[in-house]
Amino acid sequence: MTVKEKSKSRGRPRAFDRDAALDQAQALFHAQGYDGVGVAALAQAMGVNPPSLYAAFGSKAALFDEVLGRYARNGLPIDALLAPGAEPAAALGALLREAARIYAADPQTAGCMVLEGARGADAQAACCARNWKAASAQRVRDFLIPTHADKAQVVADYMVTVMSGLSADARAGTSTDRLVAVADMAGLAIAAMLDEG
Amino acid sequence: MTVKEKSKSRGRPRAFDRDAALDQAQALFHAQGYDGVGVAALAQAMGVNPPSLYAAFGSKAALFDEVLGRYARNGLPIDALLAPGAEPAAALGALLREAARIYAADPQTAGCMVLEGARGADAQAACCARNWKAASAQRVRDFLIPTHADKAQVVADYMVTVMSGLSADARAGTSTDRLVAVADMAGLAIAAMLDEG
DNA sequence: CGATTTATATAGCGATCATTACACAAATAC
DNA sequence: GTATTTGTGTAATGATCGCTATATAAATCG
Repeated sequence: MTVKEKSKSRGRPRAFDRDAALDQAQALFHAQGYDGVGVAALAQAMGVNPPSLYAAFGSKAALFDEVLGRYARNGLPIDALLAPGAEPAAALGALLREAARIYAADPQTAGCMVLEGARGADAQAACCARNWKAASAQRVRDFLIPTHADKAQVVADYMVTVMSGLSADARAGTSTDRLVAVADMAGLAIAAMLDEG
Repeated sequence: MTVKEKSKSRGRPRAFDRDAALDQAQALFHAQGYDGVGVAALAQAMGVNPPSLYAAFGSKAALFDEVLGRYARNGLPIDALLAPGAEPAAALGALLREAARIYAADPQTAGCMVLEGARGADAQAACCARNWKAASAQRVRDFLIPTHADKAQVVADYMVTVMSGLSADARAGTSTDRLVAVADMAGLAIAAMLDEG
């Protein structure tokens, strides 16, 4: 298995660090949203001219999708919190609480990039984001199937709904404290639905 | 008091129905969002040329703000459901349920125009929408002050959060049934917070 | 050394954005 | 009547949108 076939690159080598450029793009997309940032601003922040951007990433939408992939992988520790065997209500409540903290932690990167991207005006970008959103919802469902199969759907829907609302609030500037209080209150419904019901 | 000082209009009379034009603008804004619709499309749908649009409404943002006012007044029956003296948990639960139904009723006008407008890329439009959003949150707080003053803030925040999430789901195409199920589950947290707590 | 391949920079593509000069039309005021 | 006021239609403003044609620079291959 080739770890990285960099040695066999033929033409002129790339003059910028692809990962670092993605970091800059992610910061800009997260701060201003897909619709709020243009290719010119992206290219400048990435230290690259538009043609190199297109050569390396294909299009603005493709760049966004790649950024979303990184973000979905490193953004929220969903898998850690939703480990098989964890107490469902407690784990989901902790996930909401953690989401609230992360969404409001840095005003420059408020909210969830996936959930915000899923409601943009651009159809292509919104479609990409909704795929990542659906994948996360699926993880919640899978986590619940063993213990609460009949309620996995509605609880997963509820999780996504609350997190989407928390993301919107965070972007509007709601403080961490208020956001966490809402997340904890939202946890009451999970407990009521799973423990009792 | 002058009901309408139309008789004293001096220059050339307006050739279009201002209210009907606002209806068309509202439909377009609701369907595609502030960022998703341009002035050219608005003017065409309103049956008006851009100069007349600007003469009558000032700017795209001002038109949006006026549309939001109409929508906030006629969109959700908040005041009817949150009448003073109503049982708080039941009334707020009913409001969530009603919101879910309305948000998903018509695919052409999915979600809440105020809550969606509050997260657009345009700063001016988002500011207008957030004012209307804050006004609705205030109404929920005022409704709760008499009976649950200490929890009015977090419950009002929670209501806005859930409704914002429901709106996002509705725009993503979630069915009425699933949306109402989520709203009902969200109601469990309200009951837990207000009745017990 | 070419020949080939890939990346870069400059510069500009057509399209669309919100907005507006400008000239003309239609009403009231005197 | 003329003057004034206001709305309408045509056409275009500069700016920005995502994207790319073209030429050149930097690497490997033979």
